Formats: sequence, C-alpha cells, structure tokens
Amino acid sequence: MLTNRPRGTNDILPGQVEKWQLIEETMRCISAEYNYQEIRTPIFEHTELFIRGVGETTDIVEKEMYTFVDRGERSVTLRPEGTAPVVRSYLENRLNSGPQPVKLYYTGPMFRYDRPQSGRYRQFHQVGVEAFGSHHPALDAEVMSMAMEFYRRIGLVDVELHINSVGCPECRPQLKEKLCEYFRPRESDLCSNCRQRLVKNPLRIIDCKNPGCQEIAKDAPTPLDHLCSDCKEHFDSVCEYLKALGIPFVINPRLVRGLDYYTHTAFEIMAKGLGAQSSVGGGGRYNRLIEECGGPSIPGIGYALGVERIILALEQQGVETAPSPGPDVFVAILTPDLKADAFKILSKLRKKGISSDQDYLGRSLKAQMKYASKINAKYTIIVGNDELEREMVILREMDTGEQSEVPVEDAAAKIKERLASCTD
RNA sequence: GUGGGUGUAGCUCAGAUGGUUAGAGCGCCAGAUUGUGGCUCUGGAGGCCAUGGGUUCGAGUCCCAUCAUCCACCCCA
Repeated sequence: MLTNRPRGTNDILPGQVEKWQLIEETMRCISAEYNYQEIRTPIFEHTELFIRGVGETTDIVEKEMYTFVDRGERSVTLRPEGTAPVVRSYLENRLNSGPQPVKLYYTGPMFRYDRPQSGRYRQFHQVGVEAFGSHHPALDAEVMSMAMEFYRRIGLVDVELHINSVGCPECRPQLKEKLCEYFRPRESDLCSNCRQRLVKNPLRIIDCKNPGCQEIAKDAPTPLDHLCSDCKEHFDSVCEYLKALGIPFVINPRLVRGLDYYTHTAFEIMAKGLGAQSSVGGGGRYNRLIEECGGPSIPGIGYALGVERIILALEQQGVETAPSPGPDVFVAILTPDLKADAFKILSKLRKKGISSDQDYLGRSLKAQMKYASKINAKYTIIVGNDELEREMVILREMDTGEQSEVPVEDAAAKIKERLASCTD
C-alpha cells in the first residue's frame, strides 16, 4: 500500500517527463501566437459547480466525480474537466467587464472515477482553451485550427477532425421531439441505456456505440437536418472558415458529446492506432453555460486535449522526443583529499551556467569515469595531485577520449568555448 | 458499475503432470597490480514467488477470496 500509487494515477519519471514538457511548452507557445492567456484555477471546486455546469444527467456527474466532504462540511469535488472552473473564475473575477472576447488557456490534472484502461486514468491531464464573449463563427474556426495546429507541431499525424452542430435552445426541442417520435415505436429494441436516454436525453441515442442501437438509429433524424436558420448559418459559416484555412474536417452528423452544455458547434479529434480510446481531444460551443452558472448571457467556446492520449498516440506512431542530455561536465578526483578543491571547481562551473556533477559515493577514479560515462557527461575534469600543484586539471572529452591539461582558471571558459562550437 | 487476461529479483521472463537450499539475461555495486569510462572477464548485493485463507505428508505450482495491473464494455480526454 505504502509503495503503490492510487489506482488510475501515474508517476511521470525522467525519460517520460520530457514529452510532457514538450507538450506544455508547445501549448504555451501556440497560445501566445493565438493570443490566449494562461489561467490557473483550483484543482477542486464546490460540487455544485460541476453538477450545474457539466449537467446532472451526464456520466461525469452521475458516476465519475471524486467528491468528498471537507472538515467544514462542504461538499467539494476534484475537477473532472476544465471548462466549468474557468467559467466560474471568469464570473467571479468579473472578466466579463473587461474587453471581450476573453481568451484563456490552461494545462493541468483532471480527475474522474472511472475504471482505468489504455488511455484512461483517474488522474489525467488536459491542455485546453476557453474563449468567452463572442458568437462569431470565426472564433469556432480559430479554436479548432489551434487544436489542429497543436497536433501538427507536436508531430502527431493521422488525426481527424470531426465536427457537427448540436443545435441551440431554439431548434433542439423540435429535434428532441422528432427523435422521440422516431425511437418510441422501437423502444423495446434499444439497449437499456438508450431506453433511459429516450426520457433524459434522446439526442445521445444517435451516438450510441451499441450495434443494435446503431442499426435502429441509422435513419434517425440528426441535428444537422433540423437546425434552425441561425444554427444552420453558423454551422455553414464555420465550415467555410475551416475550408479557407485549409483545415481538413469531416462532418459527422452523429457526433453528440457527453457534456450537456454544448450548443451549436461540437467537435472531436480522433487519432489512429489508439485502441478503444481514440479521442485525443474535443470541444465545442457553450452559449448557455455561463448563464447556467449564474452569469449574464455570454457565449463561450473551448476545447480540451488529453495529454496522456497524445503521448500514447505519439509512441504508437514512433515519434521520438529527445532524451534529456547528461551534464556537460563531470568532476572526478584522484584521491579523497582533493574533494574540497574539486568541489570548488565544480561550484565555479555551475555559477558560469555549465551543468556539472561529481561523485557522492566515494568511488575510485575508475568507477567515477564509468559513472561519468553512464550519465552521459560530455566532458570530465580530472583533478590530480600533481596537476593541482601546478594549478592545472585534466580536461577529457568523453566521446573521443582526447584529453589535455588546462589551467584551473581557464577550465570554465575552455569548456564553454568547446560546447558552443559543437552545438553549431 | 460489468466482463476477460495477468501477478516469481529494479526490468524482461524461465521454473512439464505439486517433491530438497527459487534460476537466467539485462540493470545495479565492486574488482581484473602503477592515476582514466565505453568491449571483455570475475565476484557481490537483491525474492515472505501480490496478500490472506484452504487442499495435501509436502504448494511458486491446485482451489477460494482480496488487492493490484492490463485489455474491453459504458463513457470520455
């Protein structure tokens, strides 16, 4: 127990963490280019926020939340997704009273009490954006193009952007009615899940993965066929912008996302070779959410990309990230009495910005050399009694084995010089 | 929440039909005479065989339970 991580969580170790850093850096970089600013919200929120925000009938709220009561008898929940907290923060901090739109990005852990499997964990990580305050379809296109640009830059190929429109409060009631009309006569052939959906959220039936339900739903009405004129215009316009930007996409009229707050645009990005959990990101427009959370009627749109799944997909595709390099210099000593002198040299190197290390196990010179080689040190400085008396040390290049005596004073400068020349 | 697979050294795995002190490769540490790594050789450390019950004269091996892990369903990232 003591040495086991909690179920569905992961340690990200050296060797793996470089991929995470690359993803986070890329997010920062792209966000700057698209003019999104970072926001950091708490990792837990009042439970009520997610119930209201994500929707009472969603799987997330019904069975996946990490909820507990704190010492003050408040019910709090580890955030299962990023949108509701950002909306809360936007309202609480009155960001709606500044210039609009407000464009924000975030990275961080999310928590869902699911049964773990490939690409699915109880603590997982997302990078995402939210943009508030504009209805403009160009913003939908911007958000999607940003997500696609992210995959491109990270080196992930074979990703497909699926888009759909799930309508708005104007046209959705009619659609729901049509769906009920269509499905009710065949209710007994639907899976038990879908029979419940018929009452709670008929829209989701057309997205059911059950083969039986798929067969029945084949000819069911889709949102796309029943959009009101505003929704239709918006959707067409989004498609136009995507085409103008040269972003390939497929219209998937059956795409219905599991979060209740989406209106108009919904999208999902799939990667090949990922097994069952093939979605590496998704998002959509949520024009009612802010109001639902107690704010004014302000539209929003956003996406979230799954870091673990992106890494899985990258590995699947054989994309390699550079491993973290070893230190520039290892300072070895011939005899233990030279430790203090060597330590001084080491300290000077570090102050000059040269990454360096030394032995902490009292090893022989031979063992120190072996260690230096294993940790991939580029150079070794060997401190010997004879040389030190003449204020000299040996500088050895590990790749070639070439070595020469250099004055202690010049060691740092010499190393800097050589490091600079070999990176060109 | 449901179903299936798997749990032996830090890692990858051997350990027929139950039978003495549980093995290999890699990794780790040390050595191979004078103050120098990568190759080679030698030695060493490291296992309550996931945990708890049972069957048996005897269990790493058979049975049950628990836990963990992997995969799939549901759903999502």
